[in-house]
Amino acid sequence: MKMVVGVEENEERAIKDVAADTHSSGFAPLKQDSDPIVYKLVRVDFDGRFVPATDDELMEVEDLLEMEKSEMLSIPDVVEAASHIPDNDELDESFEKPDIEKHEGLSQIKLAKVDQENLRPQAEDSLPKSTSSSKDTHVKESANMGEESSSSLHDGLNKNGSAGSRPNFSLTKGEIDLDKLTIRELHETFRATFGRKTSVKDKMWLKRRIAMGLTNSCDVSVTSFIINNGKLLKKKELSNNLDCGNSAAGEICSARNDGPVNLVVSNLREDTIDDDELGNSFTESGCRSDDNLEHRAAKRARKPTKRYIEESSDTEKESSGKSLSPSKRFGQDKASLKEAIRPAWGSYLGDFVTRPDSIGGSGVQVPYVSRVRRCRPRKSITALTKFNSSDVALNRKIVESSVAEFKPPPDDHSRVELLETKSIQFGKLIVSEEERDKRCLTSKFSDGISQAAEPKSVDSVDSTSLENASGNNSDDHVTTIPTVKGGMRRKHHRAWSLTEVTKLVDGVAMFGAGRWSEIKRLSFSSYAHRTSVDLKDKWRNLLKASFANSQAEKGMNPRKNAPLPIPASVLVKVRELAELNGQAPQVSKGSSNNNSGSSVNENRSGYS
DNA sequence: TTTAGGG
DNA sequence: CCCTAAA
Repeated sequence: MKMVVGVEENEERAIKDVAADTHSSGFAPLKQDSDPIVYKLVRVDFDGRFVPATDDELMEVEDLLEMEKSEMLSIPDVVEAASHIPDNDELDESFEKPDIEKHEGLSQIKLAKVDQENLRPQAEDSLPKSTSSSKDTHVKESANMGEESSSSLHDGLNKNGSAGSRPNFSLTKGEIDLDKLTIRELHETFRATFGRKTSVKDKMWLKRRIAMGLTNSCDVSVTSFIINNGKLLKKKELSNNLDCGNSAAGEICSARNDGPVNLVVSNLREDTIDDDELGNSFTESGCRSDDNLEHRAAKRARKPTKRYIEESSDTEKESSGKSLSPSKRFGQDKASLKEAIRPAWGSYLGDFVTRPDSIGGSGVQVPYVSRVRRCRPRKSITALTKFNSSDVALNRKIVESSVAEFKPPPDDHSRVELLETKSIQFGKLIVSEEERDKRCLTSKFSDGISQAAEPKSVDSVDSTSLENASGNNSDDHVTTIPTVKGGMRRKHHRAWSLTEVTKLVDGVAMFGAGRWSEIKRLSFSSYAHRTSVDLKDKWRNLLKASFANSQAEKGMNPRKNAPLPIPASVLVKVRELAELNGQAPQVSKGSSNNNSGSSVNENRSGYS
């Protein structure tokens, strides 16, 4: 942008010169004007912030100057004003220069300044009205202000400047000169500048207006077009500006013109601009505020969100790649991300409550009002949003995950259960598959049992088949319960599928109990969740179950308690392994063994 | 970091 | 499942 600006400036200057030559070579003031034009930088608003003038502005200025010139011919006052304007420009320039500090532009500007200074006497000569002293004073002030503003606003300016956007207002035309003008003169000037009359009688306003007229004009010009008196340069900028400019800018401009309100608007604008980091790219003056806001939001939105890798990975894997990889999603552009997220949240809120219900079909609504602020869900949310309508199955999954994620923090034990139920329902297909797997497994096991000799081989087979199955279906429902309070402990309950159990057993058989990390790595590499600790815990449970089962087997109906009945074969295996590892509970003598033995002879026998 | 155990 | 101590 900067470079461009610089170029533009150069061009403008050239143009100016040309224009000056063409139009009124005779006017010393014009000359100055032309030079000043170079200084595109214009102070924008009251805030004192300066924005680099855009080419358009420059063009406009030139146009104005030309117009003024033409008018001036007829109206001396106007001419004076015009001449003065350049002075102001100079001032502005001085301000801006430091901020902008553009390569070429800067040097040029400096030169121009020098020239102007040299010229000043001439100008003075031609225009006795303006006193050099007053000018200088103003200049100094402005300069000082400019410096201050520049220091504080430097960043913003640069941004803006780089953007080259239209915010530029060119010059505050010489307040000095304007000060001297009468209201009538001001009106004239105003008319000359804006091409329309003004009923405003506030001298200050008029002066300001005129000073900033360029800005307005810019807006206007931008809006409609730039009046190039044969100057094309603007076009580029215009195009940029035009984006929003046409409607918004125009309106704004008109509003401004009407009254003091403008000032406010301008101020707002500046603020926005300053705030906007993105301002560079978007320099549109008119729409800027909106655009900027959006941009800003985008930027802010983009903050990296933490998500639980565990879940995401799990979900992903489980979904068998259907769901997007979390990283991928996050990787999206900020803007896109923002968009996605935002809508997602919005929808999320709305859907959130209803969704689970509908899905669950339970009709029970969980007042999740207190949605967990937990970040975790985002991913799912995104996914949800994204896929929302697309894939039914996918949706199901997503919903599931989302539900899990969203679980409300504190209370809801019931809720959790509910969720689980829901998830289960959702996952019915999965469950069914799982069941199938189980059956298969069971059958195999039974076969194996009948074979009795080598559980291991059986296991491997089973595990393989299961694995495949599991791979596709994966898992079951994942219920996540975040307990926000105090600790955000989230209970992540994932029922162990038979497949997993089998794998675990197999793993233990292979690596031995206690090598959880190994088992985790080798056998559960595909399961993101299920940490080594989980494996350990599960094994413990299995162990317990197996022996307990054997003991109670007689009296208790195994099926009764266990939601997920573990095949006897598995239990046997577990017991066997336990024995091998010396983990077998030695509690009650061998009685337990006996029982188990009855069910599984060989294993038992070995054990006993 | 993993393991083992308690809650 | 979670948490934590111990290695």
